Amino acid sequence: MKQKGNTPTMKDVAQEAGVALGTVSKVFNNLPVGESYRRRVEEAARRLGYQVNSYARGLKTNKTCSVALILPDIANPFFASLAQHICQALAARDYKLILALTASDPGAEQRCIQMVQQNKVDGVIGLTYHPELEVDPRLPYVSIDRKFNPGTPCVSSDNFGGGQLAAQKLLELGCEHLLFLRIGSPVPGESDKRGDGFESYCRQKNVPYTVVRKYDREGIESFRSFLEAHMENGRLDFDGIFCATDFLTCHIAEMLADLGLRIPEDVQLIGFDGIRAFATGQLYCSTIVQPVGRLAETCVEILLQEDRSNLPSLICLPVSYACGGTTKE
Amino acid sequence: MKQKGNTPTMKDVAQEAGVALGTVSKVFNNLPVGESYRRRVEEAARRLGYQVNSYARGLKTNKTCSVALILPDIANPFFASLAQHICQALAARDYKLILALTASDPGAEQRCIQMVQQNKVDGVIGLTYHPELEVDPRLPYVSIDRKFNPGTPCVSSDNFGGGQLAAQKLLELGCEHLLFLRIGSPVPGESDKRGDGFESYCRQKNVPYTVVRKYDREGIESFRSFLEAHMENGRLDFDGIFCATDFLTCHIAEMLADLGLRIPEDVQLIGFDGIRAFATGQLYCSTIVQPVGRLAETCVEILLQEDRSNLPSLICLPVSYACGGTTKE
DNA sequence: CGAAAGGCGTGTAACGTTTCACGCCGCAGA
DNA sequence: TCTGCGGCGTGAAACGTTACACGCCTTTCG
Repeated sequence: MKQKGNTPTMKDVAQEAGVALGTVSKVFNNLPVGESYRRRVEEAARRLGYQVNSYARGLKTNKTCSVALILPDIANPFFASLAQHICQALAARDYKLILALTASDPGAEQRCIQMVQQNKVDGVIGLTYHPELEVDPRLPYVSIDRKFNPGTPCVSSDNFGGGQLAAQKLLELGCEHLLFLRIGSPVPGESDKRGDGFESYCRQKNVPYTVVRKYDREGIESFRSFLEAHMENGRLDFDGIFCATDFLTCHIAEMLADLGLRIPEDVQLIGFDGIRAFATGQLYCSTIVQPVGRLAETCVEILLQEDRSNLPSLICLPVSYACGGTTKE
Repeated sequence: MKQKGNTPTMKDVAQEAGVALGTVSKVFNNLPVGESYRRRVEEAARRLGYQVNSYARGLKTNKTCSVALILPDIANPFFASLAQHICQALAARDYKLILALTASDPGAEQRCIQMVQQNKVDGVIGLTYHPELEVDPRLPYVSIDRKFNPGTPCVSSDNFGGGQLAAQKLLELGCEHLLFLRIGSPVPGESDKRGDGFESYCRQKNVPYTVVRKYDREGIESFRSFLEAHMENGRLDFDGIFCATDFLTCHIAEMLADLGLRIPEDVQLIGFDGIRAFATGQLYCSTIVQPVGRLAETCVEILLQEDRSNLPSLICLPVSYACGGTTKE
């Protein structure tokens, strides 16, 4: 005799409704079934509290309706917001989200890939740094901010355009001595183009500029000595700074304040990302805002596209400027 | 003939290694197998790039090594941090995380429960508001901050103690006219005890206090008129305010500033949660800090406990006070 | 009125694992 | 040398679905 505690299966429903197994299956897959049969099955299912077993279904159909999201972390509000929007976009399509965090560690990234492959996800959205991540080419993959081989689509903000926009804004707001600050992993990604766009605009306008780049995230403090070295009579050699991230901007702003400089009167700062404080919703700084919602929606859309023969290899989404108090406007 | 593109199965590995199917299974489950057999199988698996199909395994064993986390959202940094820690605690145990977001909507919460039941997760960690969520009692469930029936364990911070601590601190810092502000869903949860603790401490010390409670999150602005009504000659009737969340504290602080009051000189504020700004890591306000890491670890530990016969019905984790600039110390 | 066609319920064979009964072989004890 | 036992490899059944071939019954048209 069946255990009382076992969760009911289609077989149980079929027996309860007095129909064949195949009929029950058809009901739950919305295939043509006579109306009276359908009702009988649905009622029997309700009586028994039947729930589809998606593991059995996934095994049979090779479709799991699940997507994995691989992120460095979600303490970073930009990533958190991205995850939030992706989760919603997936839920709207009846997909579920498997979340994997890597702390930017290449080993962890590779383990995540292995995990999701074993879990037969229908696709992966990944924001990774491993230079040569090994992923089964049959697994639909959308990369955020990093180009792999041309076959796997990469979705990113228009970093180049954002860099240009930052330079343009600073110049419009009266800056004459521009500085670009960048920090981050040595792995080349799309976000490098922020600096390229910035430089390109400056060159085009014949405006001199300086670039300082640090590779180790901990070395953020080393910018302090750089700034100190460029102080003269209580004035900084630069009056407009573009930082590659809002994160960096916040730290630089603090350093500048420590040096006795007023923002935005003495120096104007523009960041990149568009992170907002939770409670008040305010920007931490003037910034180039990434369209997080569209980023998320685009990833999901491309990932779940039926026809996977003609995928774009790179999609750039438009960014915008927003004043957050570290510029004059 | 087998399709070239199909992912290899145990059968393929068995054939490649020249052993029986059962032997391959034993190798991957670390059951006793002769050393030479083991090597043959492992090599064959490597050659073929074999990966366990966790759907087949899950179907057979009724164990999926996955846990669902149901949260209102992860834009709230407190939830994000919680999710982050839970994800790590699960990964350390080789479990994967299915993330479901509800926007605090009871309907969405119920749908999430249904989804996770169909996905045969091994357990659920839920932070929900639905007053009578229907969840299969056989499904291991740990609730955060809300008591269901006594059978399902609830993990929360020591809200009562935190409320007491807030009152104690405000009094120690010289406050004489205390106010408690609260906003939130009408569903009773553990976090209601913040106010209880606060009131209890005040009564015990014979200190008069005022309580204002609003139920709708949008009504946060209604506190403004309350504060205005309690202004007299540029001074507020209260000099110490305990807000039920950091979120609320930030908004109240802004309103007070609008009224021309200095913080902490004129009014001192204490919040609850311990949210930190991303870039700088600073607290938004003085606050009672919830032990997010321990909260997460505890949830996972209890959820994955082998022996589920003697589960605690409520676990309170200790909180601490931290100055974040809205108190004198 | 009869035959062909089409709609739909039925039963069964997979999907890729785990698990268990079975049997082989080698070894130890008498 | 013979019996018994234990270790371990083998093959098949089962997990809960889906999908397909099959055949019944009704309908329609000449």
